[in-house]
Amino acid sequence: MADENQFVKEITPMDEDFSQWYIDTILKAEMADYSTVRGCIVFRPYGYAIWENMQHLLDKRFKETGHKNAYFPLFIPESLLQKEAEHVEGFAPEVAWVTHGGSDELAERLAVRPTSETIICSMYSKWIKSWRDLPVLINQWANVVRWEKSTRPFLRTSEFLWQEGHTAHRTEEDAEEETLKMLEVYRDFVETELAIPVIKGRKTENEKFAGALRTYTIEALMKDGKALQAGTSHNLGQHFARVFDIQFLDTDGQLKYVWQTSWGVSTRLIGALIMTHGDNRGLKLPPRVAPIQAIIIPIPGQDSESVYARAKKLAGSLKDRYRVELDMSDEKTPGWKFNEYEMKGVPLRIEIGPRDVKNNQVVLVRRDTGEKMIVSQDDLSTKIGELLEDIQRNMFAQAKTFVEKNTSVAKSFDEFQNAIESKRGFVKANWCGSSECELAIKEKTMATIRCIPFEDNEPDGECVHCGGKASKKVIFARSY
RNA sequence: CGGGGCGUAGCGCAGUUGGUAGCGCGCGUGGUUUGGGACCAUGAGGCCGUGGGUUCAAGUCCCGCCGCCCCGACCA
Repeated sequence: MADENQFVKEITPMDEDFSQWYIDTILKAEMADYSTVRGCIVFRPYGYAIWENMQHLLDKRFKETGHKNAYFPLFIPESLLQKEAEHVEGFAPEVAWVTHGGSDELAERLAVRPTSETIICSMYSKWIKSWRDLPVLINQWANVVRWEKSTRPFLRTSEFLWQEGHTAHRTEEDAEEETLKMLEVYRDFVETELAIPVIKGRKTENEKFAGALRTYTIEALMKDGKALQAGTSHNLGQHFARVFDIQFLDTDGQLKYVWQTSWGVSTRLIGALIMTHGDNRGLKLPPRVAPIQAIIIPIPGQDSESVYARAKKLAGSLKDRYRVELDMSDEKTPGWKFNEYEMKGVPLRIEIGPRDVKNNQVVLVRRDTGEKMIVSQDDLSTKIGELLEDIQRNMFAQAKTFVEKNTSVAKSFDEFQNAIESKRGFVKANWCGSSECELAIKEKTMATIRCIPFEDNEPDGECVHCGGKASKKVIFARSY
């Protein structure tokens, strides 16, 4: 929009080139930078702080649901990685290998973990002997490496940060319950803290995790109309238990294999945050995870001393309750700072100038709506709390509306192609359940089944592709 | 792995028929400013990605190599 562009420089408008907008925003907001290593980015302090906030909020949820953190090695011996056939096949093309220690060639190559199922399972087989040892509920915060052919900051990089939960259970029901429980933890986290609406559902056979029995997902919709998988939770069944020999003696005296799950979210969520909320001025961060929730900008005027003094006092009084920063730098003008912090997505700006000092007030400006208001310094703290809550709420509501507006229903394949081509977004359609139709649709339209949603999945017509009997109504989209 | 693009100051770029490197921003210093990206003065900053070739002379022409980015296929 024209008036949105008025203040911003050096960020390509979204509708001109969305990819470029995304990159510009990341670099200009100093979230990340390209490194000297191909496909690897540096998380700069501002970007890393968002990840830390996410970690904190998620970790709390993991602990509340009974999980404990641990840490497993970065390296996985080749023989371990190869034990589960489907798993190796899925990951082999993108594994980075360590072949030498110093100048000596290793007897066995070591994979730099692309995911940790195998190394963790090898330990679980040692630790689990009795039904009394179950469930095992472990999470790991780690980096993983996948040698990707094409990369993109936060969304797909050769090395990325994530958490991976790995649990082992006594029964199939327990494992399924855990899988769904963690999916719900993700949904709640992403919607509540990141203000990103998602659709919960199950992945098709084609789209499921290599080695899993069933894969569940939460799918988000970005502003360019492409879907992004925001989190996954897998019921691994007994696939890994059998190849890694994780057995326990049950109450009935029988030796049984455990039922396992794994689940993860990654720094890709930062990308989701950018592309769900951002606009032509740059980032727009939800208050719950914003590194700076409110920025105080003094406007010095004639009597700069009293303005600075008051600004410092305000900052001091707000620091305990909010992530507040005061920008006292003298070499930038207030106008420059306004733009800078808007670009960085700071939810709330607090301006204080000579007029405000005199009237015991401040000027507050919301990043989400641009609304300006004059507030007394006396009840500033309370007011900020209310506003941050309201901004969080409003950002979720706006994103929700966007998803609704960009979700369509296709009754015929013509309608389907047209929707994917012109409107993008989520397209709901009936599906016969065959892999052939799924792949043919992908071939023709580049759209994939994002998930079989938990809600509203009853077919109400024939398969959108083959015209045969539909088994489910599913959600299609082009995706990242 | 296919298609495209780019390597010249920290960043973004210009560099004509080959003649020894320039602009904007940023950065340093001094001053004036400051309610939506201020201004003046004055400075610093270069193995022109890399190796070879042609030439009296190469940022520029030729050949090779390396790197990165973007768009696809594959994947979180």
